Amino acid sequence: MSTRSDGLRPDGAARHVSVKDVAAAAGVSVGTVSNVLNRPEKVLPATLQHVLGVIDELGFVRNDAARQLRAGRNRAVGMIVLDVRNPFFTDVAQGVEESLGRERRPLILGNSGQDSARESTYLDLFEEQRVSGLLITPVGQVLPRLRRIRDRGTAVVVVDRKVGSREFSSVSVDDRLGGRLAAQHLVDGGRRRIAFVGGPRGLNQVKHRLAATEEVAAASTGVQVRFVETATMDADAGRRAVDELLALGKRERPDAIFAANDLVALGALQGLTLAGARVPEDVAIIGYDDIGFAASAAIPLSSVRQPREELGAAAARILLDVIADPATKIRHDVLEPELVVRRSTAG
Amino acid sequence: MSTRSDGLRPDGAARHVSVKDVAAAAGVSVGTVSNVLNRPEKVLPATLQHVLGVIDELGFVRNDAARQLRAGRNRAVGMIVLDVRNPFFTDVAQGVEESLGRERRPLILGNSGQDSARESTYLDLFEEQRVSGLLITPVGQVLPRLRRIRDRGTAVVVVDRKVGSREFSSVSVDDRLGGRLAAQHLVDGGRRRIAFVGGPRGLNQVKHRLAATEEVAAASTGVQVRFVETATMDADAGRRAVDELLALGKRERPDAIFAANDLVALGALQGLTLAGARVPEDVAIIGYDDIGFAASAAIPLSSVRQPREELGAAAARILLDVIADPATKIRHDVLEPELVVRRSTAG
DNA sequence: AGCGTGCGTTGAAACCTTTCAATGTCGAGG
DNA sequence: CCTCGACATTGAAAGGTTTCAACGCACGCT
Repeated sequence: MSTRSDGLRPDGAARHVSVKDVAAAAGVSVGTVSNVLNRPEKVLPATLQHVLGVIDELGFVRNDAARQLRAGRNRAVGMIVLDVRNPFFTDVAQGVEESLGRERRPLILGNSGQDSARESTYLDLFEEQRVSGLLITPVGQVLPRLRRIRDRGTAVVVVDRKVGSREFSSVSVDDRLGGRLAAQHLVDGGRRRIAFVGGPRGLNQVKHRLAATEEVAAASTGVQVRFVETATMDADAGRRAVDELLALGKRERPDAIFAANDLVALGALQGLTLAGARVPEDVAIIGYDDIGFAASAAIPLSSVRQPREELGAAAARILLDVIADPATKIRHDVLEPELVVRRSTAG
Repeated sequence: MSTRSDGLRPDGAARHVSVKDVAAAAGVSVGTVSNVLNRPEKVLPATLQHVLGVIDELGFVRNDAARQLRAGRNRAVGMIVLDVRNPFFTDVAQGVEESLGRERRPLILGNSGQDSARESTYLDLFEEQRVSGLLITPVGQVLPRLRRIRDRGTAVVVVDRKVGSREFSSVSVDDRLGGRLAAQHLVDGGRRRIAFVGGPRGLNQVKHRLAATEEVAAASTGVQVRFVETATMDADAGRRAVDELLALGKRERPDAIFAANDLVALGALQGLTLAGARVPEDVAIIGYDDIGFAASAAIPLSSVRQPREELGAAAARILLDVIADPATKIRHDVLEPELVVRRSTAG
């Protein structure tokens, strides 16, 4: 045996075993080795065993780059999320990953962090990688980019938004319904002065949930809605919004807070507790998303559950359809949110 | 012009522009196009401008697969984390990503979810991708795999562990010190019956933090430590542990809980609040990691901060060193944790 | 005029896998 | 005995980039 199986050459430098090496060592052609790898049923069982043995012995590992080059496409799918640190997105990504895994497609995750420069860098990367599909929650003005990418044959699905809905399929959750569920729940619990906390105003999510809240209020008697706009949607924003609300006169002060997401709600909860207000007795709080931390807050948080993993799974499903047949009709899956009642809105 | 710039062929199928196409359109050789892309200073300014113009016009995008094939290596780095849903890990990944980004190296993130089969799948993927480096927080028995990967010339750094420390560099945080800080803080606050909640026992992290707690107790008078072992380290485990503790007789019941991580601490906090115990008056709670949600818990959680992003940055730094020179000496960076006091241990 | 130098550009080779038309072999049926 | 078909295997071509030795040209120096 002239080849060493420890993967090292005498000089210590790395070496790579190719199909050619395997073929030579096994005494077959490269075509047969490739068949062993990709269409084992076409190979005589004896040959198959022998070649597999040699592969194992030499420690052969397929070179994915060569494979992709030949195939013209990367099997992987790229996904660009707004914020890996928000559990909402990691849960969605989890759903995507599971669906793709079943088809043996890796997921390459990129985090834009709401920064359109980073978003653009990831788009470059994914284009150069020739990924088969792209899932994106857009930040910047990427429509032209997305068109170009799609025109080159890459499947594109928009997640948690409906940007360019005439051109791209999307998956989202019904924000009006979610808003109605939350608002109605507060009203049914006897709350009359509702503060809607979140922003920025421009976000469709915020717009729709707020509109639904106002509809519910209009359909009831004596219910007021106050909108407290914030620049971001994190815990800090919630804390600051509460300070603002507590500064109000007693009769204007809300008896319920509807936060645009759970991070904001958690911040609000903390602000209220610190200020000595009782939740839910003095102020009820309901969040949105139902991330894991909502249930484990010290006062468990009522919320509107978005089917996060299903959202990811649905996105993956459409994407796979489009990859299989680029002529697939444009489709918009809209999932239903669900009210989750916990202590923060009791009584 | 015979080439269409919309990226579509008459039949609607995707087309890809190669360096060859660019060279032909620009009237230069492929070598020159490559120089424009990789060593622009070697190219006559006039030629450079002209070729760049053509690239833009044709919408040429480098094919990364071919590039990798030629280079024998993928510039990307692979990282396998235990749990993307634990903010601790996303923060570490964030640190890694930022450091790598400066060197224009993409990060491919894999989530083992503490499952050694999935861990193994990702190792396969990364090997086939010929990633230049691998960052891993190991789950299963992967040492032989890691050795093989390293012997093939891939840099390997172990994160948040010290597995196979003779063979692989690592980055971790000083768990004994962290344990001491937390325990001493509780003792200084007058607490005498400390419950350490976490597990499984086999984890080095747990072992070291517990041992440190016991040392602190031994050095004080009248301090007892009780170990409540859990199978996992999530909020649910914290809730269950509290049920167990509350079932104890009044004199045995702890007046402080030291949770092995913040998820457990948040669960414990919730359990106590629901059962009507006051935090921190009746029971103090301190967590570990200082994830963002610790500060925004309704009763802000004291914790031991792990420098998460620095941990990632340090790991990336070592990895880049090893990639640059595989003969780099094995190194173990140990970072220092820091006590963060909040309301949950006040008084 | 002749020679050498330096610079910009060229073009073929190499990287590794997959595909597919062609080749070879064996057995059954006429 | 010959033919045909079925089946297993072969080997060359293709895919796009980078590298590098070689080439050609202009300019300066002798």
